[in-house]
Amino acid sequence: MEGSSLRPGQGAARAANGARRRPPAGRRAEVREANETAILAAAEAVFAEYGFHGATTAMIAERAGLPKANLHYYFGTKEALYKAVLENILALWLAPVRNFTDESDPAQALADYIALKIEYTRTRPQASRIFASELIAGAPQILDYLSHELRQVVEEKSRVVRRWIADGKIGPVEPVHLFVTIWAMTQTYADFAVQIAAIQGKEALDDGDFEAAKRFITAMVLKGIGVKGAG
Amino acid sequence: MEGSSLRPGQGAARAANGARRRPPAGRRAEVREANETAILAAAEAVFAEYGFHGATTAMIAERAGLPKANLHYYFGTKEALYKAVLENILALWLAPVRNFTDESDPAQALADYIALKIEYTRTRPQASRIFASELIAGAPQILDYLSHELRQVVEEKSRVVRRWIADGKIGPVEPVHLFVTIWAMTQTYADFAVQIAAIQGKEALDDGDFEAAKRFITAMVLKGIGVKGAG
DNA sequence: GCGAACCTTGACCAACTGGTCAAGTTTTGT
DNA sequence: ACAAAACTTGACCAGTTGGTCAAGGTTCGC
Repeated sequence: MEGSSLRPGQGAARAANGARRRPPAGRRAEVREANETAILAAAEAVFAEYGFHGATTAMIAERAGLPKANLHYYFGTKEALYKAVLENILALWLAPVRNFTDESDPAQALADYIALKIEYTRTRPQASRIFASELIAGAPQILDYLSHELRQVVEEKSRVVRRWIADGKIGPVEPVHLFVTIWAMTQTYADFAVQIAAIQGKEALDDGDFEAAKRFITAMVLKGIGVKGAG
Repeated sequence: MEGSSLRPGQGAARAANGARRRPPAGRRAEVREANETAILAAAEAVFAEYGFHGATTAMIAERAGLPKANLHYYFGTKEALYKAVLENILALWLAPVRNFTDESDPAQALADYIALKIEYTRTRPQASRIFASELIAGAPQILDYLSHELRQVVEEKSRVVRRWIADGKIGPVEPVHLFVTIWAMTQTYADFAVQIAAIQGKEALDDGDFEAAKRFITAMVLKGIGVKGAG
């Protein structure tokens, strides 16, 4: 019963990696990719707005412009679709930390990192919110990822920070808390944007808010952890 | 049809304010208070773990040790119960900002505020998560509160900060961003605790983590915004 | 050209959920 | 003591939702 020739299920898991531009691809593959992309985009929007439980596959399908049965053909279950969305988000989330290397200058590296994080927050607030909801719920889907891949990356980057400290380039701080608070400060402008807007009497944040946030956070962090030759 | 003598509905809205210890109170009132408290506590736990949509009134009732119908008798609808829980949380959330006055010394006031926020985060992580979820969802239930009560408080406290700046007690910073980032940094230790634990190879955060967080945040903020006579 | 694989979709369904209700029990005021 | 008000609760229900399915269309490999 499982060995049938049908091919539903995990389809778009592949769309998560960088394997874009395959060979010309027949019409079939083209349509498949277009549909998967449409569904993933719709799912991101709906999951961000209503949360996993609040979202319905009917909403997502409608937003993607496809029948609900079609969505289930591509992704199987709501949960599988949610996982596919999360995978894309995790890749996005982790990208900025890459240019955080031994050689880099603390002031520059931190400023760049904060700038990238704020940019992520500004351009992909929905992604940020889905990630946040997942964490608040206890990370049922990504706990494994957090305690392995992410943990490893953090440890690696922590070593960079400790080197900076040893070299007297910054004051003595616990690297993990530095990372955690940078994530928190930047992401708050996506996740809790309504609150920040509301207390300013605005309906939504604008580019100026993000620019000011970036400046404020950068200045406070650089000065706060004693980066030499900053602020 | 509405003028019946029954008395279901908004019951516990009152439990939110500080009107504890009423006169001896008959058995009736006693039971009512006990039940409302049990339901609110159960609701807080369940809403925090599953979110508004993921939570069911049956779960909450079971956790409270009461039949579901009884829960609906006291609070009417799931949404009304949720609002009651939120009201309690808002009061908790806002309390720490109170001792933020003109006369206070910046270093002391900020350190105290951060300490209280971290304490809230440590002792009431569920409350923090519910509040966070509500904001991520766009604050459908509390937008009004945010743009009036909270906004007013923030403006009032912003004046205090601007006074400090004018008096040369701290560097020039935008008060709103200062508050927002303090909220973000402290709350992240409740809302995203799984993540912080995971990257450290732990199952959960312990008191030491909160202590370290408090120290780190306090040090970075005080130094970062140039509080005279600090770090 | 043709059969097999793949895709599309309206109709359908079982499970769950918030909420109701009526019948009964307990407490309260007088 | 007794009636009115308040509380309790098992049974019930209508609406919603994730997911299935069968029948029909389209594309692909050869």
